[in-house]
Order: sequence, then C-alpha cells, then structure tokens
Amino acid sequence: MSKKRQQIAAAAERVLYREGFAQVGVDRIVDEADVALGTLYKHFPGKEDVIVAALAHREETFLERMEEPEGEGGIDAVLRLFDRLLDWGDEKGGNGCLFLRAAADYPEPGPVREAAVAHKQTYLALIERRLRHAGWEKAESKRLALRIFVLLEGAVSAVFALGRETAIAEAKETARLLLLACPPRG
Amino acid sequence: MSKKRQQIAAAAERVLYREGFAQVGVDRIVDEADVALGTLYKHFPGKEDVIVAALAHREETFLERMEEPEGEGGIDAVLRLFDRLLDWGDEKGGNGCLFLRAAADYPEPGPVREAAVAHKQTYLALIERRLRHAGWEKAESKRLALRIFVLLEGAVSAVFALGRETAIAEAKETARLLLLACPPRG
DNA sequence: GCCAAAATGAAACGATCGTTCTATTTTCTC
DNA sequence: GAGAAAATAGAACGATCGTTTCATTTTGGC
Repeated sequence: MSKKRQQIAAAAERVLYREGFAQVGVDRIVDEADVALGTLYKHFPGKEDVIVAALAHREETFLERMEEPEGEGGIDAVLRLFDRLLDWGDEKGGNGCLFLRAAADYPEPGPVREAAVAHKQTYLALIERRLRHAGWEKAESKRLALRIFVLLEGAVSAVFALGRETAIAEAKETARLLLLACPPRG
Repeated sequence: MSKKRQQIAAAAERVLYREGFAQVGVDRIVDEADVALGTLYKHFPGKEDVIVAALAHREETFLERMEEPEGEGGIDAVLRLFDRLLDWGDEKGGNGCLFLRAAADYPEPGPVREAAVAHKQTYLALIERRLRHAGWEKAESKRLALRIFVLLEGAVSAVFALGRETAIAEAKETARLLLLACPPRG
C-alpha cells in the first residue's frame, strides 16, 4: 500500500466525517491530504473508491481502538466497550456513525453499502466474543450481543441530543443492569 | 398553508428519506410531488427551505404516530413506544433517523440543524411525560427518559444491521428489564 | 548523477444542480 | 363568463463538481 494512498484515505475519513458526504468534494479531500488532484486519480479510479478506502481506514482504526490490551473477565470487560467508545468519540467527534451515514447517502447496492454491512457484522462478532470471553455461554452471548449492540448504537446516536458523556454513561449503566439481570452461567 | 406547499413537503420527506440528501435534487422532489418547478420556487425561497418543511412535516406525522389514543399506566404504557416505532418503521422504511441524517449532512449551524435539535428535545420530553404518567416521579422520569431515549435511538440505528423486528424487539426487552429494575415509587 | 516513476499545479471538459425567466394554460373568485 | 392568481412546461443561466489532460518538477533506486 502506497504512502500517498494511505494519506488520502486518512484525510478523506477525517473530512468526510467532519463535514458530511454531501458537502465534501474531491478538492477538499486533496486539500486535507496535502496532495495533488492527479495523485488522487492515480491511486483511485474515482471518488466512490476513495470513500471505500476511507471506510476501510476507519474500520482499521476502530478495531484497534476497541481491542483490549489485557482483560480480566466478568461484566466489566464488556462494559469497558463503552469506555473505549467514549475515547473514540473524543478523538473523532460526535457526528454519528460514519458507516451508517455512508449507507444512508449511498442507498443503492454497491461497495460503500457492503463496507457498512461488513463493519456492523464485525462489530457484532466482537461484542459476542467479548461476552463469551467474559463467561457467558454461546447462545446467551448471541442474544446479549444483540442488546449490547443496540445500546452501543444508541449511545452513538444519542450523542447528538445528549452530548457525549451523558449518552455513553446512560447507555453503559443500562448495559450494566442488563448484564446483572442476565448473569453468566445462568 | 397552501395545498401545493403541503404536497411538496410530503413528497420531499418521502424521497429525501428514501434516497438520501446527497443524491436528491430539486427535480426529483418536483417529480415526486407532481408539481412544476416554478411552483416549488413560488412556495419556497430555496432547496434548504424545502428540506426544513420536509422535516417539519415528518415531525408532525411522527408525533401523531407516537401519541397514545388511550393509556392504562404502568410499564406497558412506556414499552408501547417501541411498538409505535415498529409501526412507524413499517410505513417509512428503515433508513435511520431522518433528523440525524439531516444534521449530519448540514454540519454548520442553521435551520436544518435547529429542526433536528428541536425534534430530539420534543422526543425526550414525550418519553419523560409518558414515564411520569406511568407512575414514576419527576427526578426518576428524567433519568429513565435518557435511557429509554438511548434504547429507542439504538433501535432505529440497529435496524440497518439487525433488521426492523429484531432491532426493536431487543431494544424493547432491554427497556423492560431496565424498567423492572427501576420500578416507580422506588 | 541518471533515469524512470511518481507527484505537482493548473487548466479545461462535460455533466449536474440550484435557480431564474417566460410564455402558456389552468384554477378560483366575483 | 371575465379577470386575477396560481400552476405548468421548458428553456436557459451560472456555479459547482467529478474527471481528464498536460507540461513541469520532484522523488527514489541502480
């Protein structure tokens, strides 16, 4: 992977998330990337491919961010997902989920939508793995992962109305009640 | 309020929600509204004003849909919000929250963003009122409303990954556990 | 230091989009 | 039914945007 290509993908991720898919043109991306327009078109066939690369870049950094360095098990290992999300939001700002926004702006089937679907499935699998590692059985993990996922998605969406800290804190507390009501090895 | 104006606002709401703010131009709106282009510009100063009217139209129908015809109190009165959301999604499709998408596509301050903020505050107030009517005290209602709000927002967002029925059912079940864990008159 | 490959800056294209304008037709009111 | 107001169809405008091209400069490997 070329250095310039990475630059463009990272810059596109930043500016697309900050200003929205509608208002951002190719010229803004090359400005943010400190790169000539021709360079972008030597690395990408078109704008949509830049967007796909931006989503791939975001998926990568997101998974890095959500990864646990070391984990003692139990409920706290699951609840720490919300803390990671809070850190993630601190860097990236609170403008919702980039993948959902991309899917909304590209309603017809295509690589953008596929990237969004793949991201959500990876996310769900990550939650489920965390639950299993924390002590829940497979069937319980599958069910609980759906609810934790709803709470995490709700936290991100609610940032707009409630602010980052409140939205994530309330989601986390609800998750704690949920997990206490459905303890492992039940 | 003129008949044509209402037509345009309703059509804009439909097509904007279905296809996204980015891909929809004024010509698509007038096609969907069965109205001439000049008529649109005789009723609205510009496209952004059409969008604001579309959001206002959606707010109106949304509040109608969420309103209870008659309500026995208790937990079920609150949980019925999720059923209403399911009905709402059945008509409107599962492309996320139109207000959040509008806010994401119009990042700078302005009437679009204001409409989105106002909608979320109205929504929160509706939830809180429902909780009070169901028996919770004022302080508890305020706190619980935040969490129910997160769950409702999460349900809408999770539709993309989980499908309408699953997303809303899991959110509703989580809400039930939350409300059982924090009963009224605690 | 040389040479190929990559990057740059800038201009220019076709297409699309928001907006305006005009001439004609329909609708509504008295 | 006459006259005013609104709606229509369609053309045309300037601006923006995605994309292509080109001549020039910079970079990196032998």
